[in-house]
Amino acid sequence: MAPTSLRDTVLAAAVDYIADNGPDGLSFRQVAIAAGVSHQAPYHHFSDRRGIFQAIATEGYELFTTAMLESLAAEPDDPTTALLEAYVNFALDHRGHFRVMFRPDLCAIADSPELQRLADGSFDVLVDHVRDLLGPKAPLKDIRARAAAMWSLAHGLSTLLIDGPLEAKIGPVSSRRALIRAVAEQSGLASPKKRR
Amino acid sequence: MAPTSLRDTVLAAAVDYIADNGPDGLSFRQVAIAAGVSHQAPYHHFSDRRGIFQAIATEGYELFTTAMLESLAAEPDDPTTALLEAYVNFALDHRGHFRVMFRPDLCAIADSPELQRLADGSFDVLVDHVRDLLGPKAPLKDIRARAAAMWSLAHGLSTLLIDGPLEAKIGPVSSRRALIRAVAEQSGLASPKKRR
DNA sequence: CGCACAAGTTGACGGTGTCAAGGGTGGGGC
DNA sequence: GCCCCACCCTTGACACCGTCAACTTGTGCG
Repeated sequence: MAPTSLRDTVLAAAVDYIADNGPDGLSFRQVAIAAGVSHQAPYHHFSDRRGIFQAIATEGYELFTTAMLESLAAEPDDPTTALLEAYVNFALDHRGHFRVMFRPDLCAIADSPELQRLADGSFDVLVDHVRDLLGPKAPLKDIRARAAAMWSLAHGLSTLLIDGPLEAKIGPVSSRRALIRAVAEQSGLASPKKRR
Repeated sequence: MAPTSLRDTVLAAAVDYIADNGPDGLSFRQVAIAAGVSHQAPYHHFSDRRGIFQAIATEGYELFTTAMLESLAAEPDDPTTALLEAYVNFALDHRGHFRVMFRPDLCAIADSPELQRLADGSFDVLVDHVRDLLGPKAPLKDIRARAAAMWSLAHGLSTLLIDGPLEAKIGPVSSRRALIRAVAEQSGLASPKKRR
């Protein structure tokens, strides 16, 4: 048996369950007995049910930030599309985390300064990119609107792909990458640097 | 007391609760006793907990479709922005319904042909608009990508405004209408017809 | 050794969704 | 007039859930 702690075991099992079934049917007790311990054992590692979700969200925001930063570094030619792709890829590849991160009723971000800081850090990657893109002289109003637009597009595409009926209505998507790039192009948000 | 049926009373109370607290803490029994009946009375009107959510989603998709159609009729000059605005306005003004409509784990759209038909009808309004916009000769691939982009933008903006940290990060929004129009403009999706 | 402390167990409580059975009431057929 | 049935609702029970409290066990340290 791997020397993972009970805390890690419980966390991983919860993330897997959420990725498959959503966060709402998650049973504290079932996770515990699936890990081979009594129904109260996890209480020694998480204050309560919300504590598990906060831990998942914390892990998620860390992964999220590094994924976006790496995408920017890997593809400096078209950073907007790179960010969009990183956002959607993260959501699809880590749905267990993603489904919790944007559910304030579950993880109560505002109640945990640490978690709040991590979440802010993630979104700052996006906002900073927009600031870079529009230049320092752009009016604040435009920066805000552009950031909101980029963020909405990425978040909407992610949630519609995970839970929503997008694929059913739009038709089968042969390649995730192709869909993301086509969407970025159809919206006017892709950075124009690339097409010289 | 109004002569509303128990079914309507329960439904309205559930929608109100969800608008304030989200759908997950909703208690079948509390709704029942709040309506002054026994904890089993609602079972005569809804097969089970899922049945309530399906009824809410049904009501929601009906309202949603008419709201989008009305917006198109009211503002034919810039139909893309009109649709976007109708989408976001519906989400914010009917969060009780909206929060359920896009949660397949709650309402199990695929299990109810009636509900599936209504949901398809809503999204067809959007797809039809894109088809009109790009013209009949546009390649299917472009139509799909444009529809996905519009839908993602509207859906993402809605969910980020309802549950998400958008307002906290972007700053206070003085006017919902102004935000929506600025976002539509910053993305390249607004129809260019308007600016003559 | 004694002891504090962390990790885990067992038991209980109230609340929840759901199944099963029963009650009561109004209207239509004989 | 009476009976029966369909409908709406109630009561009672069950298993499961999150959580509080108390108990047991193992371990490191003075």
